[in-house]
Amino acid sequence: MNKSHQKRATVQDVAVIAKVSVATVSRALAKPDKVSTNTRLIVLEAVRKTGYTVNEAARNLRSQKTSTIVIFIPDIGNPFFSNIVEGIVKVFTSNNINVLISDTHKASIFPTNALTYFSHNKVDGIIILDGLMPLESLSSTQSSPPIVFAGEWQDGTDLPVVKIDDIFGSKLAVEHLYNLGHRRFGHVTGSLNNLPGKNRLKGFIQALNNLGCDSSDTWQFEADFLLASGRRAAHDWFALPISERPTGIFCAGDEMAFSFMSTLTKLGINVPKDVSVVGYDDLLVAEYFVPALTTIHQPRRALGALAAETLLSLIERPGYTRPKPIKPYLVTRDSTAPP
Amino acid sequence: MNKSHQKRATVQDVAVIAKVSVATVSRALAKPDKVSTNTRLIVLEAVRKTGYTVNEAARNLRSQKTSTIVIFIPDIGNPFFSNIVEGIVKVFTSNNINVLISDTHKASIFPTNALTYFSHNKVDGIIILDGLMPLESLSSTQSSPPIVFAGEWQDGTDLPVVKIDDIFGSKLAVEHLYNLGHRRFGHVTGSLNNLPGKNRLKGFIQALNNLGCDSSDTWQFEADFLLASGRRAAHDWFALPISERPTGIFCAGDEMAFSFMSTLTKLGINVPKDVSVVGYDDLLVAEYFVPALTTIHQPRRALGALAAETLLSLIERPGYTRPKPIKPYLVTRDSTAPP
DNA sequence: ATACACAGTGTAATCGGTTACCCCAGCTAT
DNA sequence: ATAGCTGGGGTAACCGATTACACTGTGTAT
Repeated sequence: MNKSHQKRATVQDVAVIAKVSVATVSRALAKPDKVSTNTRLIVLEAVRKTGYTVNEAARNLRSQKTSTIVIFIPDIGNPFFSNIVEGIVKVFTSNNINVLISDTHKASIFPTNALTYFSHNKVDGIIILDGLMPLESLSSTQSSPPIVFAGEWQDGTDLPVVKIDDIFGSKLAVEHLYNLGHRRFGHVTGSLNNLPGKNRLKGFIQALNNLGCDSSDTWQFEADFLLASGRRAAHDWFALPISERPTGIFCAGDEMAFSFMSTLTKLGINVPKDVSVVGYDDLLVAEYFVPALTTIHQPRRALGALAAETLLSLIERPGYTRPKPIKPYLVTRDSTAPP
Repeated sequence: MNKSHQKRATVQDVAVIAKVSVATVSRALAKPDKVSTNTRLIVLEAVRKTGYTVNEAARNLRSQKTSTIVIFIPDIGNPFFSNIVEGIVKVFTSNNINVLISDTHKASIFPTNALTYFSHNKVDGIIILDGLMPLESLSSTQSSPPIVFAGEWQDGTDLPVVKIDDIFGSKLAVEHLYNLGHRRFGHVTGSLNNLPGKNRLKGFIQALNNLGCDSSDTWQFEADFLLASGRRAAHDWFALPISERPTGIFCAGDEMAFSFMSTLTKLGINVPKDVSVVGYDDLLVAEYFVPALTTIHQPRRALGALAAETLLSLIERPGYTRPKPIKPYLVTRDSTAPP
């Protein structure tokens, strides 16, 4: 007998069954130490009997919070982002907070839609995974819930940023190639209009300088993190005179490393014999690519989790928070070898 | 001057400024044809002046809906699922409905947490991407919002299912191999405790029978969709006497095809010269793998979008809906060749 | 002239928890 | 015996938007 439109039980109903007032029901549930053990048990039994569950809308309205946070994400189909989301979701789920997903890829949602999130009533907090998100929309609002950037961010923002130390990661990549004996280096860049892309390039150059290499003697293949751009970079590399081709290539992203390598393979170039390739991300497939990709591991889930915890603490007590950057590490596989 | 705790404007405030009643404000916003053009303009101007945005909690409480749906997803880090989510999010965003993500991977959220979603107050609808989700939790609830399965599902459920025609897809794969001249076939299965895995196996056998091949003469490498299991299958294949090795392999998932191929490559086997491999999914990397993977394309975003639209129509007017399965198609690349 | 329809607007009830404030019984301190 | 305190629990205001119902004024049909 599944009456699909049976009215849901309310505190009222529970109160009647338990023969107490609604206030007592509410207290028994929310602050058990405020009622006697006896009445609490009676209330709990009445709750069980009625199948009562709280109406979130009513609770939210009264208590002026939402128990919901939103993630702004440029491309949820991208495993890099979705792994971060995974870490975020895990933390909030165990804190009984709902996680909303909002795709910023469709620029259509701006500014109308995003603004309603920033106004202080739809969510208790915001995590932004999109460094390109227009933040001016923010200043136009009087007050907004706490905001945390994760993975990508914007220069000069005061907002808390949870990031991976890209300069350090690039250094690891370059030093690895250097230690293998490489002296001519190349970098397939990420998109240079976001900070991770910029910083990996910066770290690349910085590392070369530290090693006493002439960074002006290196090749930069400008790309944008996407698969197709790695292929283009490969063709550019191939077009160089053999003596000028860099033998140690650092790709700002694993996907570009994949398409870079596969394109070269098709052109008859052998990785790692003819050229060594280091990626950045450590996607799951990296281990199974042909050849298995040497890469910089980014702890994506950890990044998400840290962002979530930062936001959580900001929601509880607003104030200045600046989490430490997370250190990536090198994973050595088969795509790198001495030149 | 950014007073971070300025009180938010309400319909009241707008009403005062516009010198009309709250009812008129509400109507001007929600049903513009119910008020005169003149007053509507006055109200809109007052809204602009006050920066009013609706309080969702209040609206939800009063109108007894939530404008929110939830997606139950086993592993959002998996690109297969996150692409479906992408399609779903797009549809709901343009309908002004929020999308919640709930990770079922952590079994910890059951049954407590999931049940509150099923009770008719937290969300207006549910999309389940996890065929293994315990549905008994459902029957225990008196009433629940509409539910749609997408991609994965359970046998014998009456609930609407949006799926990809796996039997058909497997047939495409096998026929492709057959047409190339292969006569000894192998199948690296998905996990056989969910229906897509089962159906791809079923389709594989069925296709062989249709072609007049003896399906008892084929090899099944039992696996589970994960990268590691493709590697295991490759070792099993390699362990066979050379004359018995199937030359045409159909993998139930791209990731397994990747690890299957890369493991064989390491063992000195050449794909496609020594063995042809067909995948299933058409992940983005498939095109860039070495060799580029011939595979069955699953329209994942379309699947998500269809699921979203099905749910949407179910929310608007409950009733029986059974969307047509989506047809996958073959994408021919470099991992298959005549034996 | 009277009845009736209708468009436009206002008044107030309503959704369901939460919690400030009040009350009461029982106990201690003077 | 009286004042004061405390733990437990009830009453009702409140959060903010929606909407049923009532009302008014204008236009139309009889």
